[in-house]
Amino acid sequence: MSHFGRSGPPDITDTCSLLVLNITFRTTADDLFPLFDKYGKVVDIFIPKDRRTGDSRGFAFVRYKYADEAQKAVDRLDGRVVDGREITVQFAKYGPNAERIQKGRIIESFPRSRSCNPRRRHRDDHYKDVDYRRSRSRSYDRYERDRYRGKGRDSRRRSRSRSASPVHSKGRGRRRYDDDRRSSSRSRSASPARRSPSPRKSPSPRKASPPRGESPDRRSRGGRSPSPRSVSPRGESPDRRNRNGRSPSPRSVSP
DNA sequence: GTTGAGCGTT
Repeated sequence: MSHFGRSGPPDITDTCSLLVLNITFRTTADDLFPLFDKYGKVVDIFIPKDRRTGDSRGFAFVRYKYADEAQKAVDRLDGRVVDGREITVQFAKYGPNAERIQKGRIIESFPRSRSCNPRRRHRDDHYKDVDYRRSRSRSYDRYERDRYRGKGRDSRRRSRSRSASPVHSKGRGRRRYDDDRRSSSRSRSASPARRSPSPRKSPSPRKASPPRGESPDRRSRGGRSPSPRSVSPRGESPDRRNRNGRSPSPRSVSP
């Protein structure tokens, strides 16, 4: 157990936050500390955990005291295999308070709003070119892509459970998607496994879903039942009773 | 027991 994250952020005034991705779910701050501390002075290490389960989310935040050291750590630990997994080290884009600031509008329109304060202890004359390249090849690209993607909070959480084709074609995705969707539509329209469309059963949109006030809303909110139509319990099926019972008539059964 | 895009706590 490390004392990191136990007392909250110590001081983010002169610190550089690094984001470590692709780490194993079992990796803890103690495991990353020696690795990152070797390349600079680590002020704090924080690993976000799930509120419900408390498990590691798979990424950690390493706060360095100086940006140059953090840069070196990124260059050195980025791509390093830890616990059998290649980790990705990069500068943190959003700060801990970014949520408040980014509530649909950026209050701080200063470009300085970053998790890293490049404090030039030494001359910048010796800056590497790699820095320049990365600044434009990774940070910028990813930043814009992520921002435009409109990521959902539960999206990634749910995604991780379903290994949905990670990388596919580039331009073919759209076509395939359309095809898939169309197929689904047709399938539904043709009523699979049933040739009787039951025209008489035409469900009226008005009658089919009568506004029950806040009943459905409350159910959806309180519980996690994604299948509201599951109203017929499987344990007590009328069919079963019919088969077992000789007289499905309630009159016969009544004493 | 599992998983794998991403950005954070007192």
